[in-house]
Amino acid sequence: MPGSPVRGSKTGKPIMALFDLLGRNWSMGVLWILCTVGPLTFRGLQDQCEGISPTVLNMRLKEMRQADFITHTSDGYVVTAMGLELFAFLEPLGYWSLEWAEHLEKLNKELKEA
Amino acid sequence: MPGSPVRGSKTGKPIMALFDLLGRNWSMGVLWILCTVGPLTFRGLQDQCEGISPTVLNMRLKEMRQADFITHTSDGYVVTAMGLELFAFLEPLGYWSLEWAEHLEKLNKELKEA
DNA sequence: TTTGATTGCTACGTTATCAGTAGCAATCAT
DNA sequence: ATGATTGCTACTGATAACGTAGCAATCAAA
Repeated sequence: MPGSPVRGSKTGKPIMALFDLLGRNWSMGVLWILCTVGPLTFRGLQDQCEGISPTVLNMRLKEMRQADFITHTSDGYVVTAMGLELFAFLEPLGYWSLEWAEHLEKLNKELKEA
Repeated sequence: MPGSPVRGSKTGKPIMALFDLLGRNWSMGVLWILCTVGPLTFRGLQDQCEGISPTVLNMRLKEMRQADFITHTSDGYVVTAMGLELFAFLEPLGYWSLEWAEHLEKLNKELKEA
């Protein structure tokens, strides 16, 4: 959490706290799925995150609830207003990642030819 | 790398490959520091990332060089054009994380009072 | 020319995190 | 009562990260 020392950064700078939180396995994936697929139950999330262990999913959910990115309603797990704001920054990465993948492919092809 | 299965996602979707890469300890932190501070040597990066182990730093550097986000020049480690493009998406999070931190503080205060 | 400083790492033992499977208590609809 | 669903917890490996030590290469003075 921001303000207090986090894994990786003892300064407690919010941006590093955010990176620490998002920089954990499945953090951004869970947020992405909840935003693109919609409200999901615990098991629904498990299915979408192919291969995630319930232990880790539960940890990520707890952390992201503390961060007020998601919450638990009768519909299942849902993103909060804050979570949506965050997603707005990540969402453009969806398209950009395609360009990045193409760029890498081109790079690797050139490397083979050389 | 996109196209091939990654930790956490067997589909090989670029966005999940990207999240997998960024969702490792210090990935985004290193990119952030290189973009905000400037070119840095290995040891310079170590100092900025207080407490990072050289083992992990070296792994992240290797991964991000393969992803063509950073490269190694005579000035030290530098972000590439691709890395800068990625940073452009992350950069606004710097200010937003401050608002998020405030929001959380307010939430916790309310929780105490209740 | 050896001394010292800097740079880019690797090795290694310990600790933390994650994966993968099993299963349990609570709720709800048959 | 039975079965299905939901939200987990427990447990056992495997993987990743931490933290310290140190080494080979480069450069710059003494």
